Amino acid sequence: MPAVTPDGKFIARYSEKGLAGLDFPKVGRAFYFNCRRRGNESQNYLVKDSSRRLLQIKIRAWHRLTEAALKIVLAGREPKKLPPLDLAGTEFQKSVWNALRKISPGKTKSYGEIARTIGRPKAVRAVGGACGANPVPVLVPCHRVLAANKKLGGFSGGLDWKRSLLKREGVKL
DNA sequence: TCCGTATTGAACT
DNA sequence: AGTTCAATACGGA
Repeated sequence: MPAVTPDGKFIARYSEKGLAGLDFPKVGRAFYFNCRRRGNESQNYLVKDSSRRLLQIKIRAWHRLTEAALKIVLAGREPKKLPPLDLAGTEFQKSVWNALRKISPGKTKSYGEIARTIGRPKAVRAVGGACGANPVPVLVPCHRVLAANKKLGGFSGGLDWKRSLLKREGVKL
């Protein structure tokens, strides 16, 4: 589902539990293929169909939250409300992503600090790996993780995005 | 099991 | 201020 922002159309994916993925706008033309499924022909699927309807309704509500939160973070501020997140990953990755969510706008942490806060002080590089695997960038603020020398490190969406997001939050490098 | 990694800190120029 | 290097945990193949 496209989430329209001043920076372009992000693509959001939802599971039955919540927001499961977010992609940066494609450079150049952003194509959106609407994946709406064909309605079912038979009444045999009434139950299934109606629960799916219900899910669609929930997803639309989540999506409004996603789009609103996205705009706020892109403006360098902290969203009051996020949609429920359904982040697929290993326990290690989830604990990293969880730690990321505690970094507020304008603040940064190093890969090493994250490693310490999750109680794995030596898993420094693995933290980098987990950041790169973050399915929901921006809302799970992996851009606020820098290398120990206060230098940029990397970013899955491209370093320009990372620089830009940090600048909007007032972070100086 | 092996390989790459969005690291780190120390020891060197 | 830059370069090299080893130690290192994890995930994917």
